[in-house]
Amino acid sequence: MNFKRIGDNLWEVPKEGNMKVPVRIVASEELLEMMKMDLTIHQAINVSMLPGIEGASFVMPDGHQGYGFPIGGVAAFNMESGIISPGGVGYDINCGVRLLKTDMDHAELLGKKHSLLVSMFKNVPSGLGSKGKVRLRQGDMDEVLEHGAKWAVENDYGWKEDLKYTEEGGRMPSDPRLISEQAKKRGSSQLGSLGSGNHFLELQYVSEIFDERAAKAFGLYEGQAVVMIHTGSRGCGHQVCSDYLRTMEKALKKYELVLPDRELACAPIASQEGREYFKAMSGAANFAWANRQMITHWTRESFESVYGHSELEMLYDVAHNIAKEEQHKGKRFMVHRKGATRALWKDRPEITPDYKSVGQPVIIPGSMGTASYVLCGHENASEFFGSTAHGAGRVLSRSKAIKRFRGEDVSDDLGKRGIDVVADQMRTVAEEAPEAYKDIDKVADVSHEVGIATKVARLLPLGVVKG
DNA sequence: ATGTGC
Repeated sequence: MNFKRIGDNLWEVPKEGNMKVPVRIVASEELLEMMKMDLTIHQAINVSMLPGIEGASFVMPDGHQGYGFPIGGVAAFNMESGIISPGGVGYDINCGVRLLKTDMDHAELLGKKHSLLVSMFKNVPSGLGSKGKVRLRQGDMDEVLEHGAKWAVENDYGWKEDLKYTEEGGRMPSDPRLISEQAKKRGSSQLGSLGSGNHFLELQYVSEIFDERAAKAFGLYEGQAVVMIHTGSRGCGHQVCSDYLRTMEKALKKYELVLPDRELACAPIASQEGREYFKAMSGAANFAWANRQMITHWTRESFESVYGHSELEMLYDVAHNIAKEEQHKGKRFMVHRKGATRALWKDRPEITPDYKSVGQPVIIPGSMGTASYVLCGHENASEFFGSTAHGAGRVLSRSKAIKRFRGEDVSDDLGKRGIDVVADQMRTVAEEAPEAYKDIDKVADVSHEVGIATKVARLLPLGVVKG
């Protein structure tokens, strides 16, 4: 493959053959080598052949192979000639993270840390197939799909201010009638649950500040205890993705779309199928925002019951798997981010006035037992449609990780390092062993050095609740 | 990621 180095941490596969744009990869030499080990680059090249793609088919530093599109992929499509694709968003629609700030120093929290984790584990249903503890009434699910985090707040799960610190205010326009009964059924019993895989609820503390000015604007300081929530739209988003992949596969002929890979199934943005998927996807995204909002509420209740007070304010809530209509350089695009984080710079209208003078908080979770980062969107990201990485990214598949590690050993090792693990299944702990992931510090460094989102704070784990 | 499959 023809790789051209175009910057310190920037590579290009030039446009040739059926490619409509080049592939651009944000990575160090080492991270690029990891991407060459699977189909990441091959998939990014396939994406560059899709109708209406503009700029480039991008791969972020944590890129790895996914369904059709690479994870860590960003692709922006012209609103007139472009397509929208469920594979460009992923199965876990609006998988994302939010960070809650405590008013406690981490030393203050340590004494009752284990009780707190156990309380959070009890308060937030977790694990594969886990069911929420809320019984939705007839019609409630449609309200969730339509109003997202706003529904949750109106039903006393959290504070009105939380919405201000959530992308899109925790709600995108949707139409519940475009979401199948099956997706609604799977979702309604799971609302307010963590799920499995890499999803977690983690107690962390700010171990290092890199940018005092941004940290101050974000309300972060060294030693501060924080809570990170990582989950998505559960079976609801999964079902929406499956449903519309099938719809779009059927529609390929109708729109005379010839694709390099069936997994890229898509439809023109302006077509009925395209518009319906976008609205259904938005409904599943709303479900995920409501989900994280409810988990926020129960986390606050856990703090309340263990420490007698809870002042958990939100830093921000970011989506990692989503398509959004956005303006870039005076034009509107359907920006697909799959395993990528929006990273908007200061003065962009999407950002809450509280952060407008510095830029959007970008929250990047590490793997279990490793650091996480808060970064700040920078104007350099305009070359990447306002995007950066979303996490460490796997190096070992789940199946390989299970063969190589025992959950009990992983948990013991973390325990020795002062990180408590409370998990539904030890199998998941093995799947999520830190060694199965890339080095988050290196991913954050590349984002920082390229200047697309710059480092504000490094967070270290104290304890984790796993599915 | 996922009622861990067509």
